[in-house]
Order: sequence, then structure tokens, then C-alpha cells
Amino acid sequence: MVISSRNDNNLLRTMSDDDFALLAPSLTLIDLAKGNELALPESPIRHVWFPIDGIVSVVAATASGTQAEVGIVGREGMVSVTPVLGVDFEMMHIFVQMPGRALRLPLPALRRALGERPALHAFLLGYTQNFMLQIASSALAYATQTIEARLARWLLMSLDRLSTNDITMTHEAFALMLGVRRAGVTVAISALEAKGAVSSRRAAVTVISRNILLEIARDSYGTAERAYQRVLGIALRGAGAHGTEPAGGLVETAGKG
Amino acid sequence: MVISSRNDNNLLRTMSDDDFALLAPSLTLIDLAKGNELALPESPIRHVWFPIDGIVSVVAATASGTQAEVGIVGREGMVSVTPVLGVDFEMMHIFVQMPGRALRLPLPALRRALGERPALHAFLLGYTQNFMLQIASSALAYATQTIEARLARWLLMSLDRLSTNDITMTHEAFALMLGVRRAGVTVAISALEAKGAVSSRRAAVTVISRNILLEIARDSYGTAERAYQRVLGIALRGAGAHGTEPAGGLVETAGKG
DNA sequence: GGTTTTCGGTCCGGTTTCGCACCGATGGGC
DNA sequence: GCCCATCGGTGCGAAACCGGACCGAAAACC
Repeated sequence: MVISSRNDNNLLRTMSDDDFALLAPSLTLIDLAKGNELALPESPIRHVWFPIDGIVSVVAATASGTQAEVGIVGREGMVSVTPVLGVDFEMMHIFVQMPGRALRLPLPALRRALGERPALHAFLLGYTQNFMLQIASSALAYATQTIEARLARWLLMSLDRLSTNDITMTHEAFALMLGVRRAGVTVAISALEAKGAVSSRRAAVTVISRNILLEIARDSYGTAERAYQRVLGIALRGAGAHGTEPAGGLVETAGKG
Repeated sequence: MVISSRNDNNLLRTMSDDDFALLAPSLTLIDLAKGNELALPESPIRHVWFPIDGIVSVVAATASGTQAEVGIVGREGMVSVTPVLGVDFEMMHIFVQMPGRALRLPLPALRRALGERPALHAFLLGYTQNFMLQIASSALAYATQTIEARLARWLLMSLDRLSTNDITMTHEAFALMLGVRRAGVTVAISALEAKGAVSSRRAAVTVISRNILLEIARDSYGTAERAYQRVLGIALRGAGAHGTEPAGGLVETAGKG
């Protein structure tokens, strides 16, 4: 079960067989139920997760309640990168945004493996660097992009990490993620729909045209994604079966005109 | 010269004597002139710097020109953290914001030292984790704070890294850092001045009351700064001679009423 | 010391987003 | 099949911020 799930997480699949063999006995396949808290600010870290399904949100928060999502993690990565840097308490709020499964590794097993296997440590540090770039891209997007563009960016990032075009989230959840009002999300989704980028139902958005989303997100999407491939030597959106999909797009029947 | 400068950079001072002895022969004391480019996106990294003076800006940028500062570095840290993670090309635009000096280390010497000295690697990874938190805090500030609050945060962070209360920057430079219009900075500085937090001259802002800035910045300042002390075991704003300074404040004659 | 450049205060209309609120529509629970 | 909690579309005034511009003040230059 655990062994066969290896291929569904980019990091586990790409690390050397020896490194995986060292981790495998300690890995447990578990469900990520919607809303599960994987880490809280100031709290000690007990496990790390390698998602094979679903989306995990990484949120920066303060004691007074202000918060904003700074990154997401799916089957391309791991949660959290903090222990890879040798720090054993988390500063972010990390929880399951879209349900799925993950291979969970206890912290002591991770620490032992990192100590014994410099190549594994280097590999995970490469992912960590990329995740840091994702956080920086989030900052840039908050600083320079409209809600609509940031939403397009979020959908594109989710699409890379899922095997479906359906993003099952309420406007309320999007609002929390993007750091805006719920009503603002409603307007933004309507705009995306009017442009033929998505179709929306209650508590779900279906991506119709990846290309149109790319136009709307402008350059807030792409930098970290290209760097992922460069640093780790793996395609970010490769592993997932997105079905038949023309180059760069999804169904793409409507076009943009 | 190099040896005597060790104490002026928190990381060099705090690492073990053996680790410093390994780096010392490769360190060169150099000037950081205003505007110096220490790294550009997509460019190979040739050196890292341990500032002992001045402020270095780390900016996320895209090919099309949009940009926003995501972090700053002074004598509390190093530039860049990317090679500590084993990656040899930079993704950020890094340049000297306020002039100073730094001890510069060639990349090969850093790599050799990281390989030979796990404790040194772990130490610098701890700083890296904190810098990542600083980036996340920037994202949170962009997402939730007004220009005035973000400016207060920036001033507080600079204050931690300087030996003076004078921040010599033009409104134009602030605007670039905060990702806003120059006119927006003028208004924000006027507001800070009206509240007794700073006084301003042409091309310079002098901090009068750190406490008032803390109020204005709300909780966008403090999280990363407290974590710095926790992870590295060093006070962030300890090393610098801020002159005589009452607890938590500077001159603080005006108060806030 | 006079000229030139840089810098910063101010004003304008327009856009984005906010905070708050209302209420119809949807779908799950029983 | 009905009830009720959830969800989302919409409206309104206000605030924050933008893009662009103008021009006096301060500093740099020669």
C-alpha cells in the first residue's frame, strides 16, 4: 500500500531508491480530511506529510487573527519544510484545503534519514528553496495583482496539483485564502466565468480554459513553477492524469473570443 | 581587519570559532555602495555576503517588470540564503538599499565549509528558516495592511539592523520597496509625522518613537523578529549601539498624545 | 552664485476593494 | 417532501489606492 503510493508523490518518486527504502518503513498512508490541522503556529512538529491527493494550505497568521495564505502543497511537495531546515516548531497555520491522502512520516524518522543521507537532505532542501520562491511569489501577487488575477493564479496552482479540473471550494474558502471579502470572490468568479475561463456551481469551480487563466494571472503564475522543474528535474504538473489535454490547455473549445 | 569585523555580523559572531576559522581565510571586507546589484533573477551565484552595515533589499520580480520587496537583510543575516539550500542560481533581485560594508565569501568556499561542517550548515539553515518567515510576513503585510502600516513595519525592521535612527531614503525608494506610488509614500510619511512617530527631511526619515511605530505596524511586525531570537539564540536588535534607549523606545519625549 | 537636477507636496478623476447588509437559491437532513 | 443551514448574488456608501500631472523647494553641479 505504502510502496505503491510512492509514485503519486513527486518527491518520494524522484528521490533515490535507497533513500526511499530508508523512509518507507516509517511511512503511513492516511486520509487528509477537509479542515484537518497539520500544524499550528508556535506548535511543535511531530510529523511531515507527503500528499498524494488533495491540496494543503499554508497560511501566515498572527495572534490577533489576521491571516493570508502564502503557499499551497499537493503531490508535488511536502508539509512542512520547516524540519528540513532543522527547526522543530512550526510558524504557519497548515490545514487541508481539499481532501485527499498523504504518506505521513514521524519527525524522528525524518531527522534520522536527513542525518544519514546527505543526498536526501540536499534533495529536500531543493524543494524547500522552491517553496520559499512560492511564498515570495505570493507576496508579489498580493502586492501587485487584483483579486481576479490572484484567483486565476490560485486555480492554476491547484490545477497543477490535482487530477481533475473541478475545484470544490466555497467562495468563503477562496476569500479566506486570498485575504479578501467573500463578496469579492463572487464578483471575481463571475468575471472569470464571463471570460470563459471557468464555470461555477455551488461550492465548486470547474476550469474550462487554462490558457485564459494564464492570461488573467499574467506573470504572477509561472516563475516558481518553472523553477520547480529546473531545481528538482521533475515536471510540476506532469504526474497527474489530466485526461486528454491539448498543449497548454484543457478542453479549450470556447477559445477566448 | 576581517577578523575584527566578525563581531559586527550576528551570524559570523555566533557560529562556532572553528566554523569561523574555516571561513575566515576566504572572507573579504568590501564596500556595499548604494544600488550595488548583489544578485539578479536567473543568474548564477558567485558570492555570499555577511553585511556588517547597511541594508540589502531582496525583491521578487518578473520579466515584465512588476516587483515587490519580500525581505531585507542587514548585520543580522546573510545574502543570499539560496546557496545554503544547495541551489546555485538566484531567483530574486538583490541590491544595496542603504550603503555599508560586508564580509564577502566566494561560493566554493561556502560550499566546502557547508560540506565539511554539518553544525555550520544547520546554523545557517536556521537563519534560512527565519528569512523564509520574514518573506511570509511580507506577504501577510501586503495582503492585510495599509501603506502606512507597511511603512511602519519597514522602518522598524530597518531600525533593528542599523546603528542609527536616520533612514536615508527618498520617497521614490520607499515606493519601490512597498510596491506603491511615490505620492502614496509622501502621504504615509506625513501621517507618521503627524502622529509623532518620525520626523522627515529631504531624502531621509528619522525615527522618533519606536513605540508609536509598533502601534501603527500592529502585528505585521514582531513574529519573525521573535522567532529569530528563538531559533538562533541571538537578539535581533541587540548588537547595534542604538545609543541610550529606554525600554522599547528611542527618544520618546513626545509620547503619543 | 546661478543653473540644473532631484525630490516631495498636492490635486484630479477613476478603479479597486472594503464593511455591511439583505435575501433568494441550493442542497442536505430527517 | 419539507425544513433549515449553507451558499452566493447583489447593492450601497466609504475608504484606500492608482495613474498622471503640476510645480515649488532643496540640493547638486559647475
